[in-house]
Amino acid sequence: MAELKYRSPKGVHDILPGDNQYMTYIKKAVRHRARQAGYKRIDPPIFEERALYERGIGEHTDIVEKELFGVGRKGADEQLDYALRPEFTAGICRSYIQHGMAELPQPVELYSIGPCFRYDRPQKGRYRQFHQFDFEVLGLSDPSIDAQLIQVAWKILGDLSIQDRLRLQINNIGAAEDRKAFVDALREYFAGKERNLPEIDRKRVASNPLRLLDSKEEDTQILVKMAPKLSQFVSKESQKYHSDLLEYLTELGIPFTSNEGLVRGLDYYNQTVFEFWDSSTGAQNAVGGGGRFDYLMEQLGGKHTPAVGFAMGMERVMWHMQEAGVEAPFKDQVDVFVAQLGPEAKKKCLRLVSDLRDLGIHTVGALGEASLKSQMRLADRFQARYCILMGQMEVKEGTAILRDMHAGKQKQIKFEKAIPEVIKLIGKQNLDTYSIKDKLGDFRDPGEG
RNA sequence: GCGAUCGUAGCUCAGUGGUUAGAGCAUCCGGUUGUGGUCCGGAGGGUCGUGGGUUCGAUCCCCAUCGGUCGCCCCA
Repeated sequence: MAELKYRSPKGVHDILPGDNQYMTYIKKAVRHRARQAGYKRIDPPIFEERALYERGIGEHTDIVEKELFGVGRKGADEQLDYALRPEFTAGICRSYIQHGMAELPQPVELYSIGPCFRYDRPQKGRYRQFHQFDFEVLGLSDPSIDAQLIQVAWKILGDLSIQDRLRLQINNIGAAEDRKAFVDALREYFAGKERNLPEIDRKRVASNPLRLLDSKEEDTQILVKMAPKLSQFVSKESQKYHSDLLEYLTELGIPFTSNEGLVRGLDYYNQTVFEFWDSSTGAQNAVGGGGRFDYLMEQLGGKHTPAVGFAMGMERVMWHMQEAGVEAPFKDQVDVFVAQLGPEAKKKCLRLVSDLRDLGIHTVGALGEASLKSQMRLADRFQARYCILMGQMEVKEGTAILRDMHAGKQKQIKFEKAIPEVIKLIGKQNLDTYSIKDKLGDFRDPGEG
């Protein structure tokens, strides 16, 4: 580390091959579940006008106030100020409006996977660049939609074998007016009691009273017990909406904890809010969460469009998988290692390696000048299943040596037989073949690009 | 943004106010003529995070800074 000239910036990390195994596994599960449920992929840009995030997420949220990652410059040819996306929802909604998706059959179901950025002090599970996957159902409001959305998240967690490590926390924060009335009431309630509050919570009375509900301070919790309850402000309709949702979740077999104190930090939520918390500690250590945001579209200049969505942090999901000892499948194993000696052999092997690869055999070759011993050591380190050796003699005789590394046995065969022999050993069904043409031929839906 | 803690080879870590800073693992090369995983031998690799200060002298003491880790805030 000593005299490194460059290193990755604070809070951002290389995703090395080991972790990438998990990341691709997670992405695969996400895409699979998305396809099953009819979600289409959308990739909003990685940066947008700063104002979009400010308006969309809320100007008094932490994300906007201190975590937006600014880019570009306000200047001569660019009048606009940009920021890296801190999450997906604002960008996806902007896209929905911009491309007139209101004209598509509703609801429009979209998902996305990719990096997000927040300028924050890094710590466990919190990085300046991190990855989310995100699902949104735009254009319809119904408790059954919320339940289905949550189910998608739940199924993905199941695919990744971490369902039992997480617990769904769920709440209903009512319509925007209900919430506002409640916030006012909370402020009023705490107005005379500030002196009994710890420093942090005193500030929250002014900035974000809802936060007081899940404060970790004991003094605050005592006061909260006597404070007005959100449920007193939530309309009958909202209560019905919520009880329906809970029924549906039960019907779907998704365990949950009703959490009256659950309030999400982003301004745009109304009605349903939920998060997946660590079930062992029970602490608010969310791997993901979401909720309903029926008024965001119009705030961004679109027409009224009810919507619901969730996002999960891939690094946090990965952390849980690793903690739980879940292994990400490993498909990068080396089938054949090609070792060679002498210029003639090298030439033949060059071609051989290429042919093996085209046939779907994971092949690595040492085409340098290293000794056979070194090459075999390499083969061993790659944990290659088979080894093909070619030297001057084999070239002259038109043969090759095929060695089974596990068994430690080898035999001399005709050069032309090398490839068919290897395929027989590996098994046709295990070949890693992929043809873009074939895949295109399978497409049933010409609408998807 | 606040607080705490750490920073010695690729990794995990020893070590000392004073001549050429160590180990294990890893890497590379060998162990008779063209063969692996064990074993044996050897080699490469660190200006002890960076900058300043104290000192005759600092990797070890002090300050700052950068970075890691963890908590708070907040969230993914």
